[in-house]
Amino acid sequence: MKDPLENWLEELLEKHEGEQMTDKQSRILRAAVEVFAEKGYSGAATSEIAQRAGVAEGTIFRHYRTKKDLLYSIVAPFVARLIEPFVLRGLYPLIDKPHATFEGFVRGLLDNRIAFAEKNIKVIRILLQEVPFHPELREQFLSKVADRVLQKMSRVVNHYREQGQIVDLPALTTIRMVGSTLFGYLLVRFLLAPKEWNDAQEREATIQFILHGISRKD
Amino acid sequence: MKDPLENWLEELLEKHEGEQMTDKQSRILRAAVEVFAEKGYSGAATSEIAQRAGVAEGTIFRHYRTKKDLLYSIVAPFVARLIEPFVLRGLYPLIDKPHATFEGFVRGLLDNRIAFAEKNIKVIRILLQEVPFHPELREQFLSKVADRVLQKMSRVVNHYREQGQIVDLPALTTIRMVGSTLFGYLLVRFLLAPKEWNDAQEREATIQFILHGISRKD
DNA sequence: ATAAAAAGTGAGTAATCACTCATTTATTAA
DNA sequence: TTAATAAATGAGTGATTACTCACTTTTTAT
Repeated sequence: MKDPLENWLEELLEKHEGEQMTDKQSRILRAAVEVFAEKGYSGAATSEIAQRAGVAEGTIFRHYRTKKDLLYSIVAPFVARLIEPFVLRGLYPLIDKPHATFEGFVRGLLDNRIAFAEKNIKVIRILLQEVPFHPELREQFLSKVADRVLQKMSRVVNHYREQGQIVDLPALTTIRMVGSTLFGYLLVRFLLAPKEWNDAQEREATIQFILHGISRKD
Repeated sequence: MKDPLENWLEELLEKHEGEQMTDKQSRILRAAVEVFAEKGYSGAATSEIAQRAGVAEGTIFRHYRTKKDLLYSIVAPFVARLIEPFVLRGLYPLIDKPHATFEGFVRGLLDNRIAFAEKNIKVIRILLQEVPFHPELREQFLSKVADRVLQKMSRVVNHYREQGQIVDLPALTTIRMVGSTLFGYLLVRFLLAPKEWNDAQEREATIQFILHGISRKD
């Protein structure tokens, strides 16, 4: 793997099943990530995954009972474990020891999410592509992410609201709008990837937009 | 079709090829929209589309040379024609005769996009699902939507900026952030569809967020 | 060194896929 | 009514699919 940022895969490979994993098994996982990301679950053939991994097709089914098992072995840990400890682990410092200012919190959040997106683009892509077609994934995603993250976030947002730093709105509404803005930033930067992109400037504008909106106050 | 809002399909059915369309042909299109939306392109079997349409499988291929042709006959007109005249047609009143205030413009834009999303959820869903796997679609989408819409929008945004109503930022940055917020609103409302949703309140909060951000000015 | 267990193989299988085509049914024109 | 044209059919086709299994190779334990 040339991309040094994709350490999530390494973590997955090491921790998988608690036991160690053979060379071929890890190549299957890497190839599966590639093909699923390129063609989607339905469009991905196990024969192609085997070919790219340089193993016999039967080897895949020695380790994963079905093709769906293979998908889940990639995505489920990402949802259940990477989102839970890894994602939230990154957020805990922000949540448990909140910055004095809401602005500081948002800046930290932005840095944090950028780093996370950089490391995990491929799985995020697979997840976004497959979630519409797999209700189980959607359910797990929503119960893990939505419930846990939203709950934590609500506490943080309420904290700043009680301090009078941010406007008086339901926490979920606030989270939706800050989230939309961050999500839009990440989407444009990583998936649309426009040619002209002054990142420092875009980041600062995003922060200022969240804080003060777009209308001129004079 | 029970849903009276889905008039885009009627328009597609009537205008298709300029010629009139047989009963079976329109039932094929309706069924195809259903199945593509549910299972995605790769996961949708032509046999199932035929079954749901109540026609023989051969009939599908009498009208559409390939399965991909069938997908395009649904999606391409939406991109090329519905986005162009229908989407932009809806925007033209906003663009050509801009409101006196930026706030009025944003309010109009929000109403406009909500109405559009309500009428076209299914195709939007198909488009969002398939765009990652079909470079031609992506290209067409970007060249039609991105280029045309962004160009028009930039003019509007620059207009308000020159009037001093909004902050001094590149038009594309402004559009990204307003767009993110609107997109987030639509996504949460139509795709996540939370149980508790006071729409009037959420709309107003969204407008205020775009205008003034989230920090308290006292 | 040897036996047992685990990992890996690839030809084979039934099911399903998109698509074809000879034939039948419905529509139109005279 | 009849001939010509178009629409619709569904059994059939080869290709591809996910998956199996009898077998070989490699690793581990003694």
